Amino acid sequence: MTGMEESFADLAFDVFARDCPSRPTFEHITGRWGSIALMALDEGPMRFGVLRRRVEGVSEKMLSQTLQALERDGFVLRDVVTTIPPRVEYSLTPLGIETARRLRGLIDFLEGRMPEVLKAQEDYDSAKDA
Amino acid sequence: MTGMEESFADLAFDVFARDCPSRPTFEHITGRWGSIALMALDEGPMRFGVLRRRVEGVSEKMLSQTLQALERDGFVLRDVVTTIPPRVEYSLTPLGIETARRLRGLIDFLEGRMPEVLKAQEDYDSAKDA
DNA sequence: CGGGATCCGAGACGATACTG
DNA sequence: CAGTATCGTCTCGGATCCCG
Repeated sequence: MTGMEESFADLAFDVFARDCPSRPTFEHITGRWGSIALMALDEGPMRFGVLRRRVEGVSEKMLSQTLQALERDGFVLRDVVTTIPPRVEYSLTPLGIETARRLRGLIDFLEGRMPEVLKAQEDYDSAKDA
Repeated sequence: MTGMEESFADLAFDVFARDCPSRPTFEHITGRWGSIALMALDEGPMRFGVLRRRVEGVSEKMLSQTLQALERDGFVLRDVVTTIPPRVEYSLTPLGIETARRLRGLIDFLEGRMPEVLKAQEDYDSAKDA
């Protein structure tokens, strides 16, 4: 069954592999701005400017880049109305919605454990000073 | 109840806030090497060299940095045996184990959807060429 | 208003050499 | 073996200007 094993290995993505194609996509949704953009759009469709104000601290350039990556991966829809001034509405695809939900689960879990994390950091730092 | 609301806001971490203290930690566990290191250590305790070979493509420096960050945050334990040559075993804390499990859920989900993502990327790229 | 183009600094990252 | 130190490269990300 060597043939089957090989074809299965082709279909199953190996996170540990240097060139696993899921790595870039994973970085898009967990990255500095990608994750927050997904969280924001999970609240509902939003125009660029509103999204920009919702995601504190992001520059126009980075938000634009982030949204393009998420759109290319199929997580985000971009709806353009070519008026003057232009309107561009962003929303989540079904895939984007489910991804955002799972991401929120991870984030909520982490935030619930943050007191524990902050305590660990204190211990680590004070142990290092000594 | 203004006082209560404010103190609650202090305890509840706001992902959208520029200075949310959970952001750095989130990046440690979802980052390029952090996520893979957690996946690897979820398979069991491991020595530095073994871990390095398991996480394909990581340099000694980056693995060392990554593990230090994860240890400081309380996800990873570092057990040193000062012999010659030295032995250093890394393992997950209970917090690290639960985090790794949830991370694996997200990654498995994403990998299951990768065909969909790859398709979206093709469509996006071919639409752009035209 | 929603970006694209450009420039620049800061930090990530890898390769190599060295130490306990 | 398990790092640390140093260096050079390269990408990320912000600031600014511009255009439809």
